[in-house]
Amino acid sequence: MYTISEISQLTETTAHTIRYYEKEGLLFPTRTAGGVRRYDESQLTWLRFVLRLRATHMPIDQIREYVELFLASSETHDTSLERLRLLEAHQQNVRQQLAELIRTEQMITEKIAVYQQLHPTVKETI
Amino acid sequence: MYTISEISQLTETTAHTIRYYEKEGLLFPTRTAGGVRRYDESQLTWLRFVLRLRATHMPIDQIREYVELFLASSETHDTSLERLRLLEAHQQNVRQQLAELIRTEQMITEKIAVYQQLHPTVKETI
DNA sequence: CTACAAGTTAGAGTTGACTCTAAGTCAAGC
DNA sequence: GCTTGACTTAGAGTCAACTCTAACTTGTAG
Repeated sequence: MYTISEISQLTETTAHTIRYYEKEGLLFPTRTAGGVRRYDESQLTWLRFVLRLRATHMPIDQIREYVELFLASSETHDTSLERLRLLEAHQQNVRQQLAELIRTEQMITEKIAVYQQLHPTVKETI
Repeated sequence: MYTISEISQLTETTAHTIRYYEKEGLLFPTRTAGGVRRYDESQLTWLRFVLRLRATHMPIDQIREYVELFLASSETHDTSLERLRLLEAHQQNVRQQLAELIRTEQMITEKIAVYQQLHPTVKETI
């Protein structure tokens, strides 16, 4: 069981942000008798996944929706298909970002080549 | 020579945003006698480049810096090396985003595979 | 016990990038 | 000349995602 500062270091995220994610309904650590947050391995793994989704620009609202579906799932009402749909939607999104990045990387590389012809040999200056 | 609504359509960007970019020092169209903006091919090409940089999360401040270096360049003071450095920095950035997207794409694909095992055949329902 | 570092809260503030509004001015067809 | 739709401006408003503050409480090492 980790404290917030431990999780904060392990994920390179501020404690402020981690509390904010909890307020937004993305995390739900247990608490000590005194009310101090404690995180287990599964919450750490989940936070790491959330950070991945955020790094690829999935909005917090959509992540919350995924969480809510997960929590709402039961024997009488299975939400895994809806969660699958959310993941597929984000996957599409990620692929579009990839396409845009690849095109832009090429464009920048071309422009850099033009500049480098102007400065043929910027060699190591000691 | 294009009007603002024409380049707005050509680039799928609102006229609001195009004026905002001008206010931020990224664009400088000519004006008619009456003060109406007119854009030539070079400004259109440049706007398209700017939109690429934005789509890959280059901050407006940095794009402005690039513009300012370009405008400041003269025979006595060549700024092309500094511009090259800015481009290289963003290229690094784009490559990091690419790496993150690729990793995340894989993660999502794996998770999707798990969900699809739960729903082996969601076949066409009519 | 006590000191004090680390944790807690509600809520305010910040940042970057738009996005919109209102009150006008310009331009093109009739 | 007149109408009407597109254009102009300064500046206010919005939004997502943090980021910080202040006043207070908890946990732990000595």
